[in-house]
Amino acid sequence: MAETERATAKEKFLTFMEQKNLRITSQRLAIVETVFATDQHFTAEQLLEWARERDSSVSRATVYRTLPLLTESGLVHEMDFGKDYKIYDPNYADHPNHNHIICVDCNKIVEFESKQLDTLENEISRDLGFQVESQQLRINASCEDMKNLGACKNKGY
Amino acid sequence: MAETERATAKEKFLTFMEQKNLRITSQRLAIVETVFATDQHFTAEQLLEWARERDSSVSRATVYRTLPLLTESGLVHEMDFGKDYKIYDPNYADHPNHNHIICVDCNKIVEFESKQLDTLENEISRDLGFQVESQQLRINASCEDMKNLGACKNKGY
DNA sequence: CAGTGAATCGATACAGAGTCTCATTATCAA
DNA sequence: TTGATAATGAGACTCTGTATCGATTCACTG
Repeated sequence: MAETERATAKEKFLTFMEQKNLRITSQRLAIVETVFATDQHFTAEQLLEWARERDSSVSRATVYRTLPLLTESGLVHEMDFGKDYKIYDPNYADHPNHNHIICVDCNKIVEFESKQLDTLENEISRDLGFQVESQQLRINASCEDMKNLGACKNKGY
Repeated sequence: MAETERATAKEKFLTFMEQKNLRITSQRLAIVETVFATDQHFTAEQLLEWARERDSSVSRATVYRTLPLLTESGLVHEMDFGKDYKIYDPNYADHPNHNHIICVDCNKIVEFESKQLDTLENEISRDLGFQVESQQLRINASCEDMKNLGACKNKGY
């Protein structure tokens, strides 16, 4: 899938850069192409590794400098799962506001959306005197029972 | 409040230690008493500071070594709010499974529980082929509108 | 085509939370 | 009291992420 979606995401980012009068360098291109060439979640260090396969001149500093641009553009979502490092989600533009189930058996991350959940969160917050700005739900769960059905094949993000 | 509850929490921890054949040292005592002397959330570094007021011999290493025991005992809850450090909640035994609203205006953390939410999370997980082990919902919200009502007085955790 | 200045680069030093090592000390059952 | 060993403090170390710096690239002007 996603050949067109991905291409669009890259174009959107280039437009975003143009609007902010930021330069599109070969390193940034390599990083952005890497990000939208995958559906997987990734860490900054993983992105560095992948981007260097495309362009060995990409440095760690540039990766860390480009990631905030990607999140600011709204195309990539930054998450902190309490594992001492941040995880980035390149599917954010297509599925904003989604939540995550993390498998305690195989570390797979499954995304889901729920209107019911959003509504409930808004209700609770309003009752407590708050207005929701953003939310992050992480469910740690076991897929052990589902292994035979193939729900838990992959490792990583 | 909580004089008795707190005392009970400390006793529960001592029992837990005994069951695991772990020694109750003066440093551990100082740390545990510090933890259950407050209702506030705290970081490891804050706990170190407070514990040293009780017993100046408490070291950073011992704090970091004792915190996992406290969480394992179920009396303290470890949270990661994506701020590069973990926050510990000493009220966990009284309110397991609770969630948090963090005020983007004043950083206050408000806890809440919701049976509806728990049920919904379980349903969603089951539909996706998982069995919930634990969950963590963080809502970032604004209390700006509520400030006049005094809902947003404090700073910190 | 130079020349200029801002944006960007890579390398690397630095910061902060948390872990690990190791020689020394303290606990507790016998 | 004693002895096995769990636990300690100090500090080195790791890891993710940030800041600094001089060099380089690029757009623009003349």
